[in-house]
Amino acid sequence: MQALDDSALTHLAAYFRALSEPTRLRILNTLRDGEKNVGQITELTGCGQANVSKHLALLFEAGLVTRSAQGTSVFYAIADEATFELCDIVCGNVARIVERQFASATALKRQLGTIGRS
Amino acid sequence: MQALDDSALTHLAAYFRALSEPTRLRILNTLRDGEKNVGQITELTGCGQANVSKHLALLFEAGLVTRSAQGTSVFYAIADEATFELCDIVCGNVARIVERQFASATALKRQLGTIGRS
DNA sequence: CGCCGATTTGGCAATATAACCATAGGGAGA
DNA sequence: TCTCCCTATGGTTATATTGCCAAATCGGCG
Repeated sequence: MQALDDSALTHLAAYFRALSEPTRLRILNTLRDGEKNVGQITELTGCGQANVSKHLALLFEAGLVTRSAQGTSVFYAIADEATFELCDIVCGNVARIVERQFASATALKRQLGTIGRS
Repeated sequence: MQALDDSALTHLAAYFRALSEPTRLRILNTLRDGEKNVGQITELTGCGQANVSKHLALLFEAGLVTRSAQGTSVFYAIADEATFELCDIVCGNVARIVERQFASATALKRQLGTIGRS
């Protein structure tokens, strides 16, 4: 990553923010195997319909999904397959982080145990 | 990306949330060329010192930076170089999104112009 | 021991966000 | 046209977050 100017940082932050909610990630997850309409997504996620609609609007604004009206339905789809590659990478990062945190927690526990024994 | 369970989604969302603020991205940006203490980061970012400290605490909690106390100073560093690779990829995604949005805005403008002329 | 610089923490006001409810809009078909 | 189904929007409440200020904490040093 080269040094980023303020505009780029703002765009970057907006993109990350769109991905920063479990509900939205769950919605994106339901779109992995192709486009779906709002009703389907609502059912698959178990969230309220209005809620799903709002999250979809947000994802659309962020450019993460595309929308296409077909009759009375609106179908949403992943705009860019790179989104999932991204999640792959982040999953790797998260795994490393959790591992590190677990390791340091273990070390701390051991030290505390030592103190207790001294 | 394989289908993710709820726990993974939560971790993923937390990671993205940590990256979803321009101020935090700016802080991470200052750490690209090596570790720095809070005072240095405060000066480089131009934010309030307490504010920087809180953001650093959040980044540390999220596992994105490491901290090491040296005397009265606390030095922070990027925990994982993959963080920057991630930003690279996202920058690519964002660039495509902005491009698409610009293109559709242009198309819309042209259509509106056509309507105006008809 | 007490001071001093560096960092963290707590309190506060303003803003943003998520989920829920009810309701409005919009196209399809009778 | 009227109705039905799907989707979007407005309103509300509860919660989270940001940035700033002041104060507390922590380590080192005279």
